[in-house]
Amino acid sequence: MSPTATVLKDTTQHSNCLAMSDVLNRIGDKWSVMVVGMLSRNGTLRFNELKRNINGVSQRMLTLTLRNLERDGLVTRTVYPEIPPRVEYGLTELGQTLTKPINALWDWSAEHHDEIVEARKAYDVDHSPAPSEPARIAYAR
Amino acid sequence: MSPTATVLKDTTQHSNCLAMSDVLNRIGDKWSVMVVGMLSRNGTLRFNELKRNINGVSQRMLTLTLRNLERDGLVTRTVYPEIPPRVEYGLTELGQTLTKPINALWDWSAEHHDEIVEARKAYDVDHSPAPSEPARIAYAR
DNA sequence: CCGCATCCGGTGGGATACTG
DNA sequence: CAGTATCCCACCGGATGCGG
Repeated sequence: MSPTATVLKDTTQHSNCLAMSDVLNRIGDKWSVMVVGMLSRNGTLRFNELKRNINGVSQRMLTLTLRNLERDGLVTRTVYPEIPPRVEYGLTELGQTLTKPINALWDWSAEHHDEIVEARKAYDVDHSPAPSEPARIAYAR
Repeated sequence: MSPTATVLKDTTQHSNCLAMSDVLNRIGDKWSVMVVGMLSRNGTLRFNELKRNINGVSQRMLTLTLRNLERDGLVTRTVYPEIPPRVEYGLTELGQTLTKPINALWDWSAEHHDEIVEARKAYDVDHSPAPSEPARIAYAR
Protein backbone atom coordinates (compact mmCIF):
# COMPACT_ATOMS: atom_id res chain seq x y z
CA MET A 1 0.00 0.00 0.00
CA SER A 2 1.55 3.20 -1.13
CA PRO A 3 1.41 5.83 1.60
CA THR A 4 0.55 8.60 -0.84
CA ALA A 5 -2.64 6.88 -1.91
CA THR A 6 -4.10 6.55 1.55
CA VAL A 7 -5.68 9.98 1.84
CA LEU A 8 -7.64 11.80 -0.81
CA LYS A 9 -7.91 15.51 -1.15
CA ASP A 10 -10.78 16.03 1.18
CA THR A 11 -8.97 18.35 3.54
CA THR A 12 -10.55 21.46 2.09
CA GLN A 13 -13.90 19.80 2.25
CA HIS A 14 -13.63 18.69 5.83
CA SER A 15 -13.36 22.19 7.18
CA ASN A 16 -16.44 23.37 5.30
CA CYS A 17 -18.33 20.12 5.41
CA LEU A 18 -20.39 20.94 8.46
CA ALA A 19 -21.18 24.42 7.23
CA MET A 20 -22.16 23.14 3.84
CA SER A 21 -24.44 20.49 5.30
CA ASP A 22 -26.00 23.09 7.49
CA VAL A 23 -26.67 25.44 4.62
CA LEU A 24 -27.90 22.66 2.39
CA ASN A 25 -30.35 21.56 5.03
CA ARG A 26 -31.79 25.04 4.93
CA ILE A 27 -31.88 25.77 1.24
CA GLY A 28 -32.24 22.11 0.38
CA ASP A 29 -35.98 22.13 0.82
CA LYS A 30 -37.34 23.79 -2.25
CA TRP A 31 -39.73 26.13 -0.44
CA SER A 32 -36.88 28.07 1.14
CA VAL A 33 -35.35 28.76 -2.23
CA MET A 34 -38.69 29.80 -3.66
CA VAL A 35 -39.28 32.18 -0.77
CA VAL A 36 -35.86 33.74 -1.07
CA GLY A 37 -36.33 34.04 -4.81
CA MET A 38 -39.70 35.72 -4.46
CA LEU A 39 -38.47 38.13 -1.82
CA SER A 40 -35.34 39.00 -3.75
CA ARG A 41 -37.37 39.90 -6.82
CA ASN A 42 -40.33 41.59 -5.12
CA GLY A 43 -38.94 43.08 -1.95
CA THR A 44 -41.13 42.64 1.13
CA LEU A 45 -44.25 40.52 0.76
CA ARG A 46 -47.15 39.55 2.94
CA PHE A 47 -47.81 35.99 4.01
CA ASN A 48 -50.61 35.35 1.55
CA GLU A 49 -48.80 37.08 -1.27
CA LEU A 50 -46.06 34.54 -0.82
CA LYS A 51 -48.54 31.72 -0.51
CA ARG A 52 -50.39 32.69 -3.67
CA ASN A 53 -47.27 33.10 -5.75
CA ILE A 54 -45.36 30.05 -4.65
CA ASN A 55 -46.96 27.26 -6.55
CA GLY A 56 -48.16 24.38 -4.43
CA VAL A 57 -46.93 25.40 -1.00
CA SER A 58 -49.21 24.63 1.92
CA GLN A 59 -49.70 27.26 4.58
CA ARG A 60 -48.13 24.94 7.09
CA MET A 61 -44.97 24.52 5.04
CA LEU A 62 -44.79 28.22 4.28
CA THR A 63 -45.03 29.04 7.95
CA LEU A 64 -42.34 26.56 8.88
CA THR A 65 -40.12 27.69 6.05
CA LEU A 66 -40.42 31.32 7.03
CA ARG A 67 -39.73 30.49 10.66
CA ASN A 68 -36.56 28.64 9.75
CA LEU A 69 -35.38 31.40 7.45
CA GLU A 70 -36.08 33.96 10.14
CA ARG A 71 -34.26 31.89 12.72
CA ASP A 72 -31.22 31.64 10.47
CA GLY A 73 -31.16 35.40 10.04
CA LEU A 74 -32.04 35.29 6.37
CA VAL A 75 -35.52 36.77 6.52
CA THR A 76 -37.14 39.52 8.58
CA ARG A 77 -40.65 39.22 9.94
CA THR A 78 -42.55 42.40 10.71
CA VAL A 79 -45.94 42.34 12.39
CA TYR A 80 -48.33 45.26 11.99
CA PRO A 81 -50.86 45.09 14.83
CA GLU A 82 -53.87 45.93 12.76
CA ILE A 83 -57.19 44.32 12.08
CA PRO A 84 -56.99 42.25 10.04
CA PRO A 85 -53.40 41.49 10.96
CA ARG A 86 -50.64 42.17 8.49
CA VAL A 87 -47.24 40.49 8.46
CA GLU A 88 -44.55 41.35 6.01
CA TYR A 89 -41.48 39.35 5.16
CA GLY A 90 -38.28 40.56 3.59
CA LEU A 91 -34.68 39.54 3.13
CA THR A 92 -32.02 40.52 5.61
CA GLU A 93 -28.65 41.65 4.33
CA LEU A 94 -27.40 38.14 4.92
CA GLY A 95 -30.33 36.82 2.96
CA GLN A 96 -29.53 39.12 0.09
CA THR A 97 -25.98 37.85 -0.13
CA LEU A 98 -27.42 34.37 -0.47
CA THR A 99 -29.29 35.32 -3.60
CA LYS A 100 -26.08 35.38 -5.62
CA PRO A 101 -25.19 31.71 -5.26
CA ILE A 102 -28.86 30.79 -5.46
CA ASN A 103 -29.24 32.66 -8.71
CA ALA A 104 -26.18 30.86 -10.02
CA LEU A 105 -27.96 27.61 -9.32
CA TRP A 106 -31.12 28.93 -10.85
CA ASP A 107 -29.34 29.90 -14.02
CA TRP A 108 -27.67 26.52 -14.18
CA SER A 109 -31.03 24.82 -13.77
CA ALA A 110 -32.59 26.84 -16.54
CA GLU A 111 -29.70 26.12 -18.83
CA HIS A 112 -29.22 22.43 -18.24
CA HIS A 113 -32.57 21.11 -17.16
CA ASP A 114 -33.44 19.75 -20.56
CA GLU A 115 -30.17 17.84 -20.64
CA ILE A 116 -31.10 16.22 -17.37
CA VAL A 117 -34.55 15.30 -18.62
CA GLU A 118 -33.03 13.81 -21.72
CA ALA A 119 -30.44 11.89 -19.73
CA ARG A 120 -33.19 10.44 -17.59
CA LYS A 121 -35.16 9.30 -20.56
CA ALA A 122 -32.10 7.63 -22.04
CA TYR A 123 -31.29 5.99 -18.71
CA ASP A 124 -34.81 4.72 -18.23
CA VAL A 125 -34.85 3.24 -21.70
CA ASP A 126 -31.70 1.24 -21.07
CA HIS A 127 -32.63 0.17 -17.58
CA SER A 128 -36.30 -0.47 -18.16
CA PRO A 129 -37.55 -3.89 -17.11
CA ALA A 130 -38.54 -6.66 -19.50
CA PRO A 131 -40.82 -5.45 -22.33
CA SER A 132 -43.98 -7.21 -21.21
CA GLU A 133 -43.30 -6.52 -17.59
CA PRO A 134 -44.35 -3.20 -16.06
CA ALA A 135 -42.31 -1.57 -13.32
CA ARG A 136 -42.45 -3.03 -9.87
CA ILE A 137 -45.36 -1.89 -7.83
CA ALA A 138 -44.31 -1.16 -4.29
CA TYR A 139 -47.59 -0.46 -2.56
CA ALA A 140 -50.50 -2.10 -4.25
CA ARG A 141 -53.65 -1.10 -2.49
CA MET B 1 -39.95 45.47 -18.82
CA SER B 2 -43.31 46.83 -17.86
CA PRO B 3 -44.76 44.72 -15.10
CA THR B 4 -48.39 45.26 -14.33
CA ALA B 5 -49.24 46.04 -10.75
CA THR B 6 -51.61 43.14 -10.36
CA VAL B 7 -49.06 40.41 -10.89
CA LEU B 8 -45.82 40.02 -9.04
CA LYS B 9 -42.59 39.50 -10.87
CA ASP B 10 -42.66 35.78 -10.88
CA THR B 11 -42.85 35.38 -14.62
CA THR B 12 -39.16 34.67 -14.93
CA GLN B 13 -39.46 32.27 -12.07
CA HIS B 14 -42.43 30.37 -13.39
CA SER B 15 -40.60 29.23 -16.45
CA ASN B 16 -37.66 28.02 -14.41
CA CYS B 17 -39.64 26.95 -11.38
CA LEU B 18 -40.03 23.35 -12.43
CA ALA B 19 -36.42 23.10 -13.53
CA MET B 20 -35.22 24.60 -10.28
CA SER B 21 -37.34 22.25 -8.19
CA ASP B 22 -36.03 19.37 -10.16
CA VAL B 23 -32.43 20.34 -9.68
CA LEU B 24 -32.95 21.10 -6.02
CA ASN B 25 -34.47 17.71 -5.46
CA ARG B 26 -31.29 16.22 -6.82
CA ILE B 27 -28.66 18.33 -5.12
CA GLY B 28 -30.86 18.96 -2.11
CA ASP B 29 -29.87 15.73 -0.44
CA LYS B 30 -26.49 16.34 1.01
CA TRP B 31 -24.89 13.14 -0.24
CA SER B 32 -25.20 14.21 -3.87
CA VAL B 33 -23.30 17.38 -3.20
CA MET B 34 -20.64 15.51 -1.30
CA VAL B 35 -20.23 13.01 -4.10
CA VAL B 36 -19.97 15.71 -6.74
CA GLY B 37 -17.51 17.58 -4.57
CA MET B 38 -15.36 14.51 -4.05
CA LEU B 39 -15.37 13.61 -7.72
CA SER B 40 -14.64 17.14 -8.83
CA ARG B 41 -11.58 17.30 -6.61
CA ASN B 42 -10.31 13.76 -7.04
CA GLY B 43 -11.38 12.73 -10.53
CA THR B 44 -12.70 9.22 -10.85
CA LEU B 45 -13.12 7.22 -7.67
CA ARG B 46 -14.16 3.72 -6.77
CA PHE B 47 -17.23 2.95 -4.75
CA ASN B 48 -15.46 2.28 -1.49
CA GLU B 49 -13.16 5.22 -1.91
CA LEU B 50 -16.22 7.41 -2.00
CA LYS B 51 -17.76 5.58 0.91
CA ARG B 52 -14.67 5.91 3.05
CA ASN B 53 -14.20 9.58 2.33
CA ILE B 54 -17.75 10.78 2.63
CA ASN B 55 -18.30 10.98 6.32
CA GLY B 56 -21.30 9.05 7.57
CA VAL B 57 -22.83 7.84 4.34
CA SER B 58 -24.29 4.35 4.37
CA GLN B 59 -23.63 2.10 1.42
CA ARG B 60 -27.29 2.06 0.62
CA MET B 61 -27.51 5.84 0.41
CA LEU B 62 -24.30 6.04 -1.57
CA THR B 63 -25.64 3.52 -4.05
CA LEU B 64 -28.92 5.36 -4.44
CA THR B 65 -27.20 8.71 -4.71
CA LEU B 66 -24.87 7.45 -7.41
CA ARG B 67 -27.76 5.89 -9.31
CA ASN B 68 -29.68 9.14 -9.29
CA LEU B 69 -26.67 11.15 -10.35
CA GLU B 70 -25.98 8.66 -13.10
CA ARG B 71 -29.58 8.75 -14.24
CA ASP B 72 -29.50 12.53 -14.42
CA GLY B 73 -26.40 12.40 -16.58
CA LEU B 74 -24.15 13.99 -13.96
CA VAL B 75 -22.00 10.99 -13.13
CA THR B 76 -20.49 8.20 -15.19
CA ARG B 77 -20.34 4.65 -13.94
CA THR B 78 -17.72 2.35 -15.37
CA VAL B 79 -17.64 -1.34 -14.54
CA TYR B 80 -14.43 -3.30 -14.94
CA PRO B 81 -15.34 -6.97 -15.19
CA GLU B 82 -12.58 -8.21 -12.97
CA ILE B 83 -12.39 -10.31 -9.88
CA PRO B 84 -12.91 -8.72 -7.47
CA PRO B 85 -15.12 -6.33 -9.39
CA ARG B 86 -14.11 -2.71 -9.79
CA VAL B 87 -16.45 0.16 -10.45
CA GLU B 88 -15.31 3.70 -11.00
CA TYR B 89 -17.34 6.85 -10.87
CA GLY B 90 -16.57 10.19 -12.41
CA LEU B 91 -18.24 13.42 -13.41
CA THR B 92 -19.71 13.86 -16.86
CA GLU B 93 -19.24 17.18 -18.61
CA LEU B 94 -22.65 18.17 -17.41
CA GLY B 95 -21.64 17.23 -13.91
CA GLN B 96 -18.53 19.35 -14.17
CA THR B 97 -20.52 22.42 -15.14
CA LEU B 98 -22.55 21.91 -12.00
CA THR B 99 -19.50 22.26 -9.82
CA LYS B 100 -19.35 25.98 -10.43
CA PRO B 101 -22.68 26.92 -8.85
CA ILE B 102 -22.10 24.30 -6.17
CA ASN B 103 -18.76 25.79 -5.29
CA ALA B 104 -20.39 29.19 -5.12
CA LEU B 105 -22.74 27.79 -2.53
CA TRP B 106 -19.87 26.14 -0.76
CA ASP B 107 -17.97 29.39 -0.55
CA TRP B 108 -21.04 31.20 0.70
CA SER B 109 -21.50 28.56 3.38
CA ALA B 110 -17.93 28.83 4.53
CA GLU B 111 -18.17 32.61 4.68
CA HIS B 112 -21.53 33.04 6.35
CA HIS B 113 -22.04 29.94 8.41
CA ASP B 114 -21.02 31.58 11.65
CA GLU B 115 -23.51 34.37 11.06
CA ILE B 116 -26.25 31.79 10.73
CA VAL B 117 -25.19 30.04 13.90
CA GLU B 118 -25.19 33.34 15.73
CA ALA B 119 -28.58 34.30 14.34
CA ARG B 120 -29.99 31.00 15.55
CA LYS B 121 -28.65 31.52 19.03
CA ALA B 122 -30.15 35.00 19.16
CA TYR B 123 -33.46 33.73 17.85
CA ASP B 124 -33.62 30.87 20.31
CA VAL B 125 -32.78 33.12 23.22
CA ASP B 126 -35.78 35.39 22.91
CA HIS B 127 -38.22 32.93 21.39
CA SER B 128 -38.05 29.84 23.56
CA PRO B 129 -38.14 30.72 27.25
CA ALA B 130 -40.70 33.50 27.63
CA PRO B 131 -44.19 32.78 26.32
CA SER B 132 -45.19 36.44 26.73
CA GLU B 133 -42.42 37.66 24.51
CA PRO B 134 -43.49 39.94 21.67
CA ALA B 135 -41.84 39.53 18.30
CA ARG B 136 -40.49 42.56 16.54
CA ILE B 137 -43.49 44.75 15.88
CA ALA B 138 -43.77 47.85 13.77
CA TYR B 139 -45.87 50.18 15.87
CA ALA B 140 -48.16 52.64 14.15
CA ARG B 141 -46.58 52.74 10.79
C1' DC C 1 -15.49 -5.47 -3.87
C1' DC C 2 -19.89 -3.97 -5.26
C1' DG C 3 -24.60 -3.67 -4.61
C1' DC C 4 -29.33 -5.36 -4.18
C1' DA C 5 -33.31 -6.99 -0.89
C1' DT C 6 -35.73 -6.71 3.17
C1' DC C 7 -37.26 -4.89 7.46
C1' DC C 8 -38.43 -0.99 10.18
C1' DG C 9 -38.46 3.35 12.96
C1' DG C 10 -38.53 8.41 12.36
C1' DT C 11 -40.19 12.27 10.06
C1' DG C 12 -41.46 15.45 6.31
C1' DG C 13 -45.26 17.33 4.67
C1' DG C 14 -50.30 17.50 2.91
C1' DA C 15 -55.34 18.06 4.37
C1' DT C 16 -58.30 19.81 7.48
C1' DA C 17 -60.22 22.40 11.26
C1' DC C 18 -59.92 25.95 14.76
C1' DT C 19 -58.26 30.76 16.98
C1' DG C 20 -57.22 35.95 17.51
C1' DC D 1 -55.34 37.63 7.37
C1' DA D 2 -52.05 34.96 9.61
C1' DG D 3 -51.21 31.60 11.88
C1' DT D 4 -51.59 26.99 15.36
C1' DA D 5 -53.04 22.19 16.17
C1' DT D 6 -54.07 17.50 14.85
C1' DC D 7 -54.19 13.55 12.07
C1' DC D 8 -52.06 10.51 9.02
C1' DC D 9 -49.23 8.29 5.77
C1' DA D 10 -45.66 8.07 2.20
C1' DC D 11 -41.01 8.05 1.98
C1' DC D 12 -36.23 8.73 3.72
C1' DG D 13 -32.66 6.43 5.37
C1' DG D 14 -30.03 3.17 8.76
C1' DA D 15 -29.05 -1.90 9.85
C1' DT D 16 -28.54 -6.32 8.39
C1' DG D 17 -28.01 -10.22 5.35
C1' DC D 18 -27.36 -12.42 0.72
C1' DG D 19 -25.45 -12.88 -4.03
C1' DG D 20 -22.20 -12.29 -8.09
